[in-house]
Amino acid sequence: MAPRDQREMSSDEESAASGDLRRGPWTVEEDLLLVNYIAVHGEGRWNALARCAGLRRTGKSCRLRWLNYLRPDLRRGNITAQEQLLILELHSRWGNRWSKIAQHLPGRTDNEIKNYWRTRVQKHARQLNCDVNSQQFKDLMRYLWMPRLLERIGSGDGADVATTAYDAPLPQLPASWPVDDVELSCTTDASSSSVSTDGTYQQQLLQHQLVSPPPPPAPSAAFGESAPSGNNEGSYSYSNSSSNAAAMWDTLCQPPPQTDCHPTTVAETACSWSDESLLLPGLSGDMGMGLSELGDTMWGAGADDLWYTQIMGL
DNA sequence: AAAAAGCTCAACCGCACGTTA
DNA sequence: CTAACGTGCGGTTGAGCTTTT
Repeated sequence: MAPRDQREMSSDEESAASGDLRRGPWTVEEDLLLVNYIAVHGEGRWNALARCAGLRRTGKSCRLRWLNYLRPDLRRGNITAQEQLLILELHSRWGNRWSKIAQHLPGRTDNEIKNYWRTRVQKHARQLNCDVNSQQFKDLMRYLWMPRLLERIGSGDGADVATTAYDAPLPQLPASWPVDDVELSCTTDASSSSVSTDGTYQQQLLQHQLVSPPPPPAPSAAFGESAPSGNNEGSYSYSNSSSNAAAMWDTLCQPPPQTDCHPTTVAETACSWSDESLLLPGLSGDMGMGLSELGDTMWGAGADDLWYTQIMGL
């Protein structure tokens, strides 16, 4: 038996075993307790935090709730074209290193990126009847998806291009919490934490004066640490500005550390993109369906992937 | 209009690893 | 040095919502 298995139960596990811990969706009241406590004491020491804040939750649960939902610097809304591009590129380099990828997408959580990958990207792979890690699918991303995203970004369309109609660009959340002039339409469904999904939940908490505004960002661990700090494995920078597309191009023009069987860089591919010169190495033949069929099924008819339909002349 | 199928994403789980006492 | 504790990560689940039939 591994030493790990021999250890005694943690306080979390003891409480969980004895059944006095809450699970499932967080309530507004719980969110307030957590937010208030962190505003005053900062984050960390999650087990102790959970106890001291009066939350009948595990430390893990508190940490997750804070990092994935309550943090003031979270960016909400659908994944933009720029973000999609970064995800695709970074995943091709690092695989399922979600937290690492998330470090390069400020305001996005590893959970969010992971969900995006599983629900969107893997779905496409399934529809193509090929493995998401297969060379075929990587080629598809590299020669179809990513160039198109670059095209959109480069045309000034991409930075703010939502992948769907409701994926409008969101204003950057303030670095600190207090919000003076935010108009809110808040539903007060106290039974659920799903008050809104548009990035104003924290603001709504404030608006209802249920939570004390936190102190200004201090050089402590409490706030403002989510921005990627030292980046020793790449040169990505990121902003929501469409003018950043050029910088992203430059970055993506650099050959990845471990190249696939195709030495062509994304940028080269993008530059040579045209309807007529659409060559897709390895994409024909043994796929589950032909490219013409893909237009019908792979990206569907949603605005999300309208580009594909257009490109294929469908 | 209702039922079924599909989709999204918040939350949980187990494990690994780093830190602390 | 070691056991206990705390944290972070990737994988998975399922409730609720949306779309399709």
